[in-house]
Amino acid sequence: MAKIIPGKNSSKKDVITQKAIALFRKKGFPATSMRDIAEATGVEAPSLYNHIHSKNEILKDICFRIAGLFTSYLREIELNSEPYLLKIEHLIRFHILMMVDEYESVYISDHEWKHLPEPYLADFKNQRRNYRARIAAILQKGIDKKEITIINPNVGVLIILSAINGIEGWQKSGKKIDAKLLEENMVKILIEGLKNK
Amino acid sequence: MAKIIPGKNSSKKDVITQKAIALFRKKGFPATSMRDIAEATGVEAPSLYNHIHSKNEILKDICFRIAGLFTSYLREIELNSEPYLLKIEHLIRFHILMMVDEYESVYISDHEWKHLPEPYLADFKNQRRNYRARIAAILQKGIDKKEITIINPNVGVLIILSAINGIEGWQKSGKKIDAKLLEENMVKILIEGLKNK
DNA sequence: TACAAAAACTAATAAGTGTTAGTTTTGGCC
DNA sequence: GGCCAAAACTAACACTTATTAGTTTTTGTA
Repeated sequence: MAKIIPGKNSSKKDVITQKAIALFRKKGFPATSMRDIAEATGVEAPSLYNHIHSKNEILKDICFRIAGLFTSYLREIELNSEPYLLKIEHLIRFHILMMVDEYESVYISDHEWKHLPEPYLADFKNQRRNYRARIAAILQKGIDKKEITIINPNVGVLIILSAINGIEGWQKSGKKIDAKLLEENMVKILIEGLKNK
Repeated sequence: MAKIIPGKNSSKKDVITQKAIALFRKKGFPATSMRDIAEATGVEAPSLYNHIHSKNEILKDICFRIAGLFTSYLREIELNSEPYLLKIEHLIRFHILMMVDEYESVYISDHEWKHLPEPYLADFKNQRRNYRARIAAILQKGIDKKEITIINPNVGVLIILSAINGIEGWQKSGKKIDAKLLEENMVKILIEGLKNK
């Protein structure tokens, strides 16, 4: 009889979630079975239900945790008094930081949210729409103040977020492309492209 | 007994593929069942097998058709003698055109290829790697000629492609954001960001 | 060492998966 | 109308799915 061995500051639920995150990222949510998660955890599938309520709940927890982190950073950005282009730069850098530190969770939150069951799906879509509207508002103010080149702010948000989120090779270091290099090039291209000249 | 009614220049296999494309885009490949495709086609699931070999084959056809279109346009770009930054702009505009004209197929080819069975998976990954390397080579030449700002060319490719492919709202017109507006803003930001100043 | 709670197990369920076999219906042509 | 192939159908297979029920084992504590 195998046992789930939790670390110091993590519950057994956390251990299961971590294994699920790796699998959801690699195979996608629908293609990942509870047996897959159980095997990765070193336990039989029904045993997982001593710690979690359902497969859907795992996905929900992942998506909403990430959404919460983004939302609270955005609030900070909104409240400080930097120039608007700098706000955008900081937001870009935060998104990149999230991609480096929490790549798998962010990836799932971005690619697998459509498999959320209602009512979570509606809630998530709402948060997403709201988040983007608030960034667009920052861009609009930057355009008004002539800090940012004249673009459609909604389009600007789309381009910024998709440029960052679409990168599949975000990782701390070592493999392939270094994250820091990626970050500096990303900021250079996007900020230079957004700057009013 | 329902019948699949093909259009003028499309076989019954094409009809099935079109229905599958819409479903794979909306629900993802693993979450789409043959019964889903059958229902959309107005037929029972086993009847599909009179026209296709397998569910996997449908995905394979979608992915490789799109990959072929991109590869042959890239060859044209490589052979002409425009400035390198202009080559990149044309490539960006072609990618955008593909997103507008063939959004669902491109989306699938970009998001669902990991569900391809071997040996197609290895083949596809190879084509993908190759494609990106050839674009990076164009960027490198543009940097050498001082047309393009100094960035890591592999990173440049990543940013360009993820910016374009990540946009979920590409559509001909009418709804939400107009595709032409999106294209011009995209080109403005990316080309301005890439330009050597 | 005894007891209770936590967490593992096995067995089973009902529904859904892609696909095959065998049969019936359909549509076009003589 | 009769014939044939194309393409539909129903029934079924062999698995896999998430999840529940009921039971046994493990663990921590008194």
